[in-house]
Amino acid sequence: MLQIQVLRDQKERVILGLKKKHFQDAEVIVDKLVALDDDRKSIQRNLNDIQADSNKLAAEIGQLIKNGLKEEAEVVKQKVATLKIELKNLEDALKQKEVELETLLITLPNLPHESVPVGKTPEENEVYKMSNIAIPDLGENPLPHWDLAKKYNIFDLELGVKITGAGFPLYRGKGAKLQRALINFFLDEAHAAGYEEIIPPLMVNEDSARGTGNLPDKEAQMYHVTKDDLYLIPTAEVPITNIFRGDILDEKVLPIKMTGYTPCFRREAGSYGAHVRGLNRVHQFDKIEIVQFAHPKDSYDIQLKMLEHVEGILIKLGLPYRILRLCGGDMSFSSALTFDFEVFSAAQKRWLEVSSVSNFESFQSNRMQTKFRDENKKVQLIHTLNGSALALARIVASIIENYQCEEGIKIPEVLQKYTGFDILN
RNA sequence: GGAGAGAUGGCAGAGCGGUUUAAUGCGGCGGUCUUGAAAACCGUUGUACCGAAAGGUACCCGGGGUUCGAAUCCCUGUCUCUCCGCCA
Repeated sequence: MLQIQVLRDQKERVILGLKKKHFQDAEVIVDKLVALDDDRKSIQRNLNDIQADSNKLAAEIGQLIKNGLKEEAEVVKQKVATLKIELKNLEDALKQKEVELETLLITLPNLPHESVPVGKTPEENEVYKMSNIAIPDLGENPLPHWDLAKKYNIFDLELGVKITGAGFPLYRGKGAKLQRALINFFLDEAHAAGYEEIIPPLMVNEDSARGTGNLPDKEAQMYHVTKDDLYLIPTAEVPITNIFRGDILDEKVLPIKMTGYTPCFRREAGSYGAHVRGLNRVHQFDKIEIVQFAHPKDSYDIQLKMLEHVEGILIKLGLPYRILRLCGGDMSFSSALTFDFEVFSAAQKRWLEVSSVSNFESFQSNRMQTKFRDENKKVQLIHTLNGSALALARIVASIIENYQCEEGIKIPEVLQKYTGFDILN
């Protein structure tokens, strides 16, 4: 959520930013918000004054009663009674105004960083970097990963359908082992980069979902356990980022770096077609997430370091990748700057998104009220960042496609100590 | 799931209708003393909002209520602890 003060102080910048994100009627809504805030202030001023009067009179009554002046006290009580009616009205008006303000403010997306390219669709994303890893030559008829899965019994989507439903893959045998190898490899990489490992809850309450912006914006994306009013996490970002919800941190502890492996659950309502085939888009997948809580002055440097971290993993896995800087129209609601990593899945001949590294600046921390005390002892909002390092299902898809050969599927060297085998067949 | 107890400032812990703008201790910060440090002593130490400032208002788990006045009384929700039951 944006801060109302920013709308007041930097109106032009806000409107331009909203437009870059293709937010409709930016001027009108910003004006309306400022007007609502003006109303709020004036009501509050009024309310505070009357409360002050009322408090004084109450103290007076206390004194009068203490001194045995009962009749005089009664007179003052009458005065307070009229104030009380007014107070009640003002309190209601204030609350209503605050709700109105927040309901509208929460609909505003984060402002894009100045480096965000103008554009509306994924085609307008900027290719920030292309890897120099060669796309493998797979010969005549390379198999897509769903066919390889059948051939080598790596995972089974039909069984997933039987047990649960579409989009819940079941990994087996060496496929399951490969999955586990990747999880351990990614966690070890994150640990080596200084991230503390977290095993968070896989369900979160409403406050947490709201804190990271998954509610109300992306409610349809999450599985909701209505009986207990909990949400299955769509990413470890949600529980991990919420660790510091409502806290004021010491500047000295920044940046805080955390990583976590979790399964991720996404409803992906309305998805269909060839591009969601196999592991390309599923309802449950494994992901290792890296999260940082940063001083505002450092957050963009930190984002670049996170990019390097993800890049390093892809290089070790030998997967051809490219990094995109997302345009205003393709970025997520809460992000100020997002880089996507895509790997080339050589049999499908498609780029698959396997990581998204975002800087949210203070957009999440404003909702979560996560702050830090700066060198002048002033309290200010922290910056939050996160990225996938990495998302499993699609990495598996591209590994098995890109490493297929006559004898089976070669295992990238860095993974062999985790899998315990060098070929999957 | 059953029974009981509880939720107060960074922590510990008092307060149970009117100098509480929350005692006291610990911790933090600043200072005195000291070559330096420790100890001792003195001061200071929450957040949000309104206000140019002075200052004001709100917040003692959340929500509602009683009262001129609520941390304190009532209702309700949530959570925690203890005991019992069940259980990986």
